[in-house]
Amino acid sequence: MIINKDEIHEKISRNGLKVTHQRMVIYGAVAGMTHHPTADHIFEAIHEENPSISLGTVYKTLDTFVEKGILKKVFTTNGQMRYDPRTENHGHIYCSNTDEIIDYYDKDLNEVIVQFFKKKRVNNLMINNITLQINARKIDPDKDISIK
Amino acid sequence: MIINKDEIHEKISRNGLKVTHQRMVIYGAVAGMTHHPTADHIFEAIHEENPSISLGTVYKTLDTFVEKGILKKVFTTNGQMRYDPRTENHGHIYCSNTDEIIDYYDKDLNEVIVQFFKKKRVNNLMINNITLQINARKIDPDKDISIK
DNA sequence: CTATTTGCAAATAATTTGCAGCTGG
DNA sequence: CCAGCTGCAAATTATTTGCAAATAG
Repeated sequence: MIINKDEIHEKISRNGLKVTHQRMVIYGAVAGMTHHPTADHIFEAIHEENPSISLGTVYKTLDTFVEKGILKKVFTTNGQMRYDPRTENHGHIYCSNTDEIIDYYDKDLNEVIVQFFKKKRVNNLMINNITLQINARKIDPDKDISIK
Repeated sequence: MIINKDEIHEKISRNGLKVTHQRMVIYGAVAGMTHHPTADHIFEAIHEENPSISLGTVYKTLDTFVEKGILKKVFTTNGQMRYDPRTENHGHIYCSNTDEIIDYYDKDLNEVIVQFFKKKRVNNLMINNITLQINARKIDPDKDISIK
């Protein structure tokens, strides 16, 4: 997810937040990582260049971003929170052997699922979105995956 | 998920575990709850009848069950582990306003998804299973939902 | 009998909180 | 200016660990 400083600036201020150095750096780090980092991953990634930004601020900033819809939390099974800079509806591939979480989205499949639920009689429930969760393992952990 | 003592006994011993009172009670509690409890929920549910079973034992037992495949961990976004007695492939409805996690499975829809991936060229990835995650809110939090 | 399991208490890991000082708009 | 942020350190919460005593098979 390539995003430049102006876009980050705009994203933060559009949501009524003050544009601070910390927020710029933290958002930039999350957007630059592909595998959905934890708060600690982000802290480590930015710490060398920005030793004054504290872990507490990373947590608070991530929280604020989630609250404003700038980031989303990722579903996990190990009680560690991970963050996603892609806020549009999309699924995830969980690689059990590498601990990576990889984005996955297919327009056609999504359409099929949406149509499926349109035909259903859904009672007392307002569906917000539906995503896929693909549990898998990489065959060669050092190489990338692809689905075509 | 109604399950009797003999079945629990069998489920535990079949997996090479010793059948203890604690394990019987803990499994029975998880199976009896529909909304995917946390370790603490389980502890509270059993504590009155079984004051000698400690929270530590609940944690260890749940871990052991997950390791043996008797229970599954549920994906969450708040860093709290929740457990699922249904080990077959199925999806979840996350009710944001009630914090409930409700099972959902549709055979036909599952078949469509499986067929979709059969047609794909998947590289360097071995897919284990695919589930749906439905993010939603209950309209009346006190009533049940249904999808027909 | 003996390898496992349990209970207890202490330890750890992840996250949150309180508050004084700083800063963006 | 001053409401909203940040850094720091202490607090909290969920979970794990170590170990001696108990117990299933």
